[in-house]
Amino acid sequence: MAFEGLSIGEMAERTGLAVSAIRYYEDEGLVAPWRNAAGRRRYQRADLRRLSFIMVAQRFGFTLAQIRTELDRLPRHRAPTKRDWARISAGFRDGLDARIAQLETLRDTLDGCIGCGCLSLQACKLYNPGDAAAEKGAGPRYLLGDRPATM
Amino acid sequence: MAFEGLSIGEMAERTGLAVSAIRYYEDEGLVAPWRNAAGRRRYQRADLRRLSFIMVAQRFGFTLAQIRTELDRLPRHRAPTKRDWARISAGFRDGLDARIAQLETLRDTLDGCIGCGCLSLQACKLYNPGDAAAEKGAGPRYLLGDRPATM
DNA sequence: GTCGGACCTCAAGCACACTTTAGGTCAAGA
DNA sequence: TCTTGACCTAAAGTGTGCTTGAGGTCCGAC
Repeated sequence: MAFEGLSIGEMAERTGLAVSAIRYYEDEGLVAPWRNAAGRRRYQRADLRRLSFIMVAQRFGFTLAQIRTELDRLPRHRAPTKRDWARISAGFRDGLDARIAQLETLRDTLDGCIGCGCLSLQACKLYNPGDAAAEKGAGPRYLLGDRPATM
Repeated sequence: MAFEGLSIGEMAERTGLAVSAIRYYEDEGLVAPWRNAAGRRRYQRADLRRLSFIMVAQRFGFTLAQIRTELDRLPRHRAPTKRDWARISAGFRDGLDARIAQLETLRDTLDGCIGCGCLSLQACKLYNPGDAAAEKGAGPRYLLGDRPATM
């Protein structure tokens, strides 16, 4: 007997995501359920892992657009294997390492500045990022942490 | 002869901020210029540093609300000294350290998972944050980095 | 047959950090 | 006198990642 697929409600329950969020991910092209005769969404079991991936990737600070890019690299015509996921996770790690390094550089620069209390405009390295946030233009700024522990 | 204060245009030019951003910060209670006879904003020189602080703090991932909290700790009735700024920068550093530590934990957990390629729902530590993003409710999610280098 | 629950769509709302737009004031320079 | 530029206010728009709401379908249980 055939596997009839998981309902959106089951997906929500198993992943902890809200039903609305899962639908939103579909709009954004992150999951692609099929529909049953009644027009209800049906998900493959592999989609559970896709959703999980999204959740984790978000904790790591990636945007949905970036996550979509990663997910698009998964094979379309067969279920992804452990190795597929591992490859993606490794790519992940690189991004994460880069981010940590960036923060550490920032911290070291700050250390150099605490003594002088400068925060002065021309001299201070903190204002001359190099990795110019300026290129970005309008829109929200993606911040560094979820809820900063202390400050 | 008295110091007549800096115009918003001068502030923008010196800090690199947009005029609209500076006005926005005023709405948010981060700077408080006075007005001249014609109703134009006039800024103290010390406000340059306030704005600079905001810019740096944002690079460090703090929200404007958090930055306001820090700025509110500056003395009101005298110009802030080097030491005032240094104290604040140090508080900053603590927050930053916490954030880096958080990311590193996340990375280590990921390392443990890459081998198994698991991303499985019950078992995997990545899904059981502990520091529950779940508490948050609606609203935007603050992400980890500005523009991830690689991924 | 009608009730509840799970699902559907489409549109609007929210938070943050701004920018953009529309419409107006004011002072200096040609 | 007219124009230009810098400034003013208030309101609406932008982008991300959702949620909420309104209004409707579908199916099993009572």
